[in-house]
Amino acid sequence: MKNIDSSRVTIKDIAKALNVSISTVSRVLSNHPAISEATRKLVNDKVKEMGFSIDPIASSFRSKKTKSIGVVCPRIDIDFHSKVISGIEEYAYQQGYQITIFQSQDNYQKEKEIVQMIESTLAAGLIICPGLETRKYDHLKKIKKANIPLVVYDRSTDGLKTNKVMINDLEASFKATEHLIKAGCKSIAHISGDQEVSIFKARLLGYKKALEQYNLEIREELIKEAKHLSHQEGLNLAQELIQGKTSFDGIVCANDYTAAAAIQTLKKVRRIPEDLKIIGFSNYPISTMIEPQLSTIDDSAYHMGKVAAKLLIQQIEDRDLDLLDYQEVLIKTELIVRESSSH
Amino acid sequence: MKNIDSSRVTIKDIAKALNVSISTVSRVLSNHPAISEATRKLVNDKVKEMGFSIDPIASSFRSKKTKSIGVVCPRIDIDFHSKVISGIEEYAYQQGYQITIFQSQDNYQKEKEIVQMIESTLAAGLIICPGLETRKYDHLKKIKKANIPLVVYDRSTDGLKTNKVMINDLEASFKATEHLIKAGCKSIAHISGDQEVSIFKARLLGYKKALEQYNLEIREELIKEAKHLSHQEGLNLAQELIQGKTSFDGIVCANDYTAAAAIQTLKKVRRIPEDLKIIGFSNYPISTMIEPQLSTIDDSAYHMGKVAAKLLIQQIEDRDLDLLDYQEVLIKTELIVRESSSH
DNA sequence: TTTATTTATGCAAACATTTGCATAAATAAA
DNA sequence: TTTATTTATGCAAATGTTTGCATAAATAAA
Repeated sequence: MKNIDSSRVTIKDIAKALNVSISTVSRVLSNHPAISEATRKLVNDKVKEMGFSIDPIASSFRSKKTKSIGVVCPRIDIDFHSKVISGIEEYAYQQGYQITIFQSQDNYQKEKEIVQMIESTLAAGLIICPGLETRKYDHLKKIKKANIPLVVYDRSTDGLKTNKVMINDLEASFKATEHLIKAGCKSIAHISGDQEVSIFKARLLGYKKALEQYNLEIREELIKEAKHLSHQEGLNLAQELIQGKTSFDGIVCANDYTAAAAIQTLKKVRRIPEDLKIIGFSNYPISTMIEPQLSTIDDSAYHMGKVAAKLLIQQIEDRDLDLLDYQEVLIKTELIVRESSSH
Repeated sequence: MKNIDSSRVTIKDIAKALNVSISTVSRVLSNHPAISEATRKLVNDKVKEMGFSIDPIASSFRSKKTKSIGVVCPRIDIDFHSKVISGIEEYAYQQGYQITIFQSQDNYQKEKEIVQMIESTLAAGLIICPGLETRKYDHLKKIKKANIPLVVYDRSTDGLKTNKVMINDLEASFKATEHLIKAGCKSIAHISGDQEVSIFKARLLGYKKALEQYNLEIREELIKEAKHLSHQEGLNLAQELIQGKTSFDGIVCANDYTAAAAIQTLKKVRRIPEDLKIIGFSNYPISTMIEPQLSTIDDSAYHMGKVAAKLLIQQIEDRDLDLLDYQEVLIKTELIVRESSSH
């Protein structure tokens, strides 16, 4: 069966039916000011009557503008990213934009390939969380050079001057640590993330800064790195902490999986929160499903997505805004106190 | 600053530089057979040299074809959907398609709006998981009428004849229940999902079928409905079960959150798995993080996404395939036995 | 050789919309 | 009234690619 494609109603059909020019119709549709109320109504009514809708492709073709935002992240099925994307979609849709999603799989080559493709595609803009392998930003610089609005989220990109939306990881981690201190902890351990990654470095820094500020000693043997922050790593490292000779009465974890693991392991030998307080990071679903329920930092991923989209669309629509070179937004996180750290 | 738009290299530039016709260049680019090896090479080299890439918008405009697949789901940040989407993206990207994502928020009006928009957008195809509120499928029928390939995933759509990819929920639930029976359970409870939703109905049915087949009595008082399958509902219903007078030695749960809740609640009064065996559904991350670790059914969400994309692209590219009206694919699930049901 | 067939290339139209420029109509100023 | 200004509309070009049809060149058949 051939696609007979019940021939779409075009702007031309409207014009003919109304005996006005094509340009007039086009102008009504794009809210051009130099149109009388009378014809505006006339056209709009006809548009409805004939069930016309503008052909976005033809429009983009002529105007060289798209309503499509490219979004690149390492993986969609990571809790954090899916929330960010959800936020992006919500805001973008509301503003009349669509989002086209790509996964880099943390693969630098693929990321470059995707970005280049997006560039050649007339995307209205690009929102990206660079992959773990990404150390050079030439691909993103090219995007900027091509005058495509760009927003980077979550991962810091040293040396690349562009719009960024990030969690204030340092401050959040500081807050978490401070919370344990104020709850009475004197010797606090830290299960950190991959120290090659800026946000996990920042979390470690925030932890240290809090200890310093409250005159607690920083003990390297209480700092354990979990490259992937997996539950299993958490189990192992918690075990290491138990077997170490330095005692501790609190643990700040760089995510909730490791924190959950720490709770599981340690509640067999210590009372939580009476003798040991634990706090996680990210507010994953699991944090309310374990016992005791896990205190954590809400990473506002959804909100972050909204802000990223807002920042980008602002750029897209207000091109003259590039009087300012770029802006960096730090998203506030929220300390959520549950049982695992109460006193 | 005006967007000076460093004027893209076009097919025309290539043609001029090589003194061949535009059509020749176009044909090389689309692998038309009637092109000599010599010119093919000539053109391809020049294309590389000048850094040309085809303008997808112009191409779509002329050919009335897009490489963009619309994907509609209730929410992106639900574990299941983010996995499905991840699978879709992976397969689609590999095949040269992009995916454009929308969230219906389980809102019927919004879903219709989105679908209509996708229709007017020349999308190559549409993959959708209809929202909970969706009972009528006129919007999807319109898509079919417009000859846009369509695949529905996860939710059954009674009365709509179209390509579907679904988990064999009935069989999966049967398998889960059978597993408990074979592990020695004689009286099995069920925490079910919203009985307005086909997949949860199927899970209940599978449970009942297994009981019947093994000559166990179906006791309505052991069947509890958790509308949203939340952790909290799970806690409540587990409590109800305890307080009920009918004893039980197994629970089949319609998801892992309620199963986790059941474990939490019941392990205080019973030994799991010795006296009570529990199995969940979906294989969420949490299932390996609780104690005892939760047996469950892996829902193959990622795989489902891949299959959905494959089915769709097959349709897109092989239009004559619509000799067959539509196909329904049932995805096999996997029983994962962990501690909570071992014997 | 001449004719028929195949192979490779070019011409030009078509696609639906946007937009700069021109012009007609209406209003205001002189 | 005439002239200047503003407001509303129309004309036609331009956008980058694809594709049906025509044609030229090359090869095969007669």
